[in-house]
Amino acid sequence: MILQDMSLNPPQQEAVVATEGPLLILAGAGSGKTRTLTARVAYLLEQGIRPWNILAITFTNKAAEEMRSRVRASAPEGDKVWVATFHSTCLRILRSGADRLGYGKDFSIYDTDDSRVLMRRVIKELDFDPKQFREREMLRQISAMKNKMISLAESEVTAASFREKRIARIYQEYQRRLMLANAMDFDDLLLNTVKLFEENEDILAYWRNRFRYILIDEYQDTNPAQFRFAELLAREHRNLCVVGDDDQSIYRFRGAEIRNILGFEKDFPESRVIRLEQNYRSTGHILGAANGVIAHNRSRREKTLWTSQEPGEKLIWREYEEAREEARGIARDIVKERDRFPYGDCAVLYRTNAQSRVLEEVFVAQGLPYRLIGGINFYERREVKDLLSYLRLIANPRDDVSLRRIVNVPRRGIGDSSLERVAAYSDARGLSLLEAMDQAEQIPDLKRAAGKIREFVDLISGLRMEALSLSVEALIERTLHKSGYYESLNEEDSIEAEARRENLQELVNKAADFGGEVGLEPLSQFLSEASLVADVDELESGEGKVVLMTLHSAKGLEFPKVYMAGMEQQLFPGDRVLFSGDEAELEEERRLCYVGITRAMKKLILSGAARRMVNGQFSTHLISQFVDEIPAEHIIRERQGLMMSRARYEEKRDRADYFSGFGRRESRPDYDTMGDRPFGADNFSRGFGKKAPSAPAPSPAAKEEKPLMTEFAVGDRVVSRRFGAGTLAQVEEQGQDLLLTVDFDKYGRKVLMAAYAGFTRE
DNA sequence: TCGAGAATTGTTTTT
DNA sequence: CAATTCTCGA
Repeated sequence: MILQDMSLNPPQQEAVVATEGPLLILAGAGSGKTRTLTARVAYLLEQGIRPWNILAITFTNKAAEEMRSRVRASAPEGDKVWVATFHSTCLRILRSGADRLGYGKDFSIYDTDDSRVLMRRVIKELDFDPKQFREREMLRQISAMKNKMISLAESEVTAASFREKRIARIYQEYQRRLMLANAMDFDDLLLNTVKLFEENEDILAYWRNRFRYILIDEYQDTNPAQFRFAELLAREHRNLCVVGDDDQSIYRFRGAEIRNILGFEKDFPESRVIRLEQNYRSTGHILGAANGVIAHNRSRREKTLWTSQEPGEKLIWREYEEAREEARGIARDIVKERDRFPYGDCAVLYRTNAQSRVLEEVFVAQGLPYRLIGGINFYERREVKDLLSYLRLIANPRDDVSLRRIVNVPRRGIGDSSLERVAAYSDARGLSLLEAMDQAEQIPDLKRAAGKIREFVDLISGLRMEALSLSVEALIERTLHKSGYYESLNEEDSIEAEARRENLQELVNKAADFGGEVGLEPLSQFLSEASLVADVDELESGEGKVVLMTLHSAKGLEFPKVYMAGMEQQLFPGDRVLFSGDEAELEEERRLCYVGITRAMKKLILSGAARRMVNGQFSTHLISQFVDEIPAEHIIRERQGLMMSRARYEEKRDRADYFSGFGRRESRPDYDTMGDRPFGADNFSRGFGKKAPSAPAPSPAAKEEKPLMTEFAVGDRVVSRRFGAGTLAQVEEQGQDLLLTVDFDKYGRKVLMAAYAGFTRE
């Protein structure tokens, strides 16, 4: 039946039939993992397991969808199996149980942007120095604590330093405000589900009994909260099957712990381990390259992927003088080979989203169809977010962040000062903003704004009443009209406004697809689904377009032809990693490279550029060390001599007189003394300073090829791109950079940061 | 209250 | 060089 149908190899078959007890499937890249998982679910159903007793957790919604449809195809009741991401699974559990944690059923989900707005308020309210307690950094730290399941109480107890105590205070206040707004951030979805289980035996018992067979994909990227979730559910029946590959763990930065997969047998001592090492995706050369690169990592489970496929074509390395040329080279190459590899078969992968820009510009110029993944998500666009904020406020009237966003959009005369008065009133009484606004007449000093506020309250409560008997689609239309949003948007006839109208229309369409169900419940559901959509989820095959995306987004995907662009030292691996000297970080970058290489089925082209604009400045880069780590027999270096390799750079550097032009650097070989170096115009000015390691840092880019500013002194003549020529009036150190006061010939006195101003000598 | 221009800041990767 | 925040005049 299933086993014959799916033509599985022996270890895959084993993985399918080992239904009872904990099971770890170590599935190398392209080893038929999805097929095996699907077969396993189908097999469980065939054995008489009820579909609602199975929980399958995937990494993306797209993967969930794919798995659901495949299971449906091979088992009659397949579509009743619960297949979802961790976040949506938790969400569904929380919708039915959040009241036990003190949340209302219609809680909002805050995305990164909403969280930032909230955090800004928290820091302001606590009156902490926003320079010392930056919102981004605070959110990062709090997120890290949440992922590690460090509770508020714990964070307060363990806080040793003054700073840590303050961070704990921020954590507390942030959480209090979330609660007050009846909102959860992404991390809360996981954390609160675990909390719900731990504090409510009956609820845990219910879900334990419900999910008797649990599968988790991409297990190498789970964090402690996710581990706890799985462990709680599986503790009794032990039917936990996890699938993953330690070599593809790339989400450490968001709390993933590789030890979850490395230590699975310790967590579940009676577990079985099955290895899938035959790769069905890539040709021999691609696989050889991948194996060669990943072999440089020390902390990993030893394994070697093999393939019975032909060696195929060797990888190609191409280097360029400048990033734009690299982009052109890629575009040209795609067009040239379009008969063999149609556009839809190609993907261009890169390390950072910023790199997509040049590629996009070139693709647009050449009329090459592409699909960009990442950057700004559809649901994060301004007008879409505005409308969603209205809807969120209608569904959850306590949602202060959403209220703040739209209270004056379109303009209705409720400005900052009025809002601050309302906020003061609500803070003092523990009310939400909308509740406080409903008492506008009692709020001191509001005067003329009071009437406008009353109108706003009526608008929202009116829409909330209507929502009870409207579908989501109809509610959106009503909201756009009643709020005046449509009107104000229609007044504008710019291209931009047109694009916004189109986006809103698209949102209406999505709501229509969602179904015609009426009331607040489907509304909440629509909103939460919107918050949990990732950009990759929207990727459709068969569009016939080249896909542009980060290496992270590419995880789990495959393409006949792959370009890895920007293979440059300091970009990939990034300079943060290089300067920190942290081996674990470097290994994570290498895994990312491994993920990239193994996306390719037939052809892989790597490229890099000697110079590229980084932060508004040209910086010079060497060839990525990862390129050198690819065994020579698997790669052809087609375009060469335009970039320097690390080896060549070191050789040159060792010649004694090489640095004569580098100012004081020669006399100060220790980078950790460079915090007070006398210059800051090149890209040494970032990443150095306090955290620099005492070990000699890997060599930064060769600098002799560009005009190099060695020192700034008062009286020097300099030229800025923006303001032209001028004379230095004052030089002052600020943090890791220099603050320059310049008297420009044409523009007068300006104060500029050296690293960003892009100075050259006159 | 609001908008425009000035000033200030900043870099991975994402659910 | 952006993108975002701040300041000031109306």
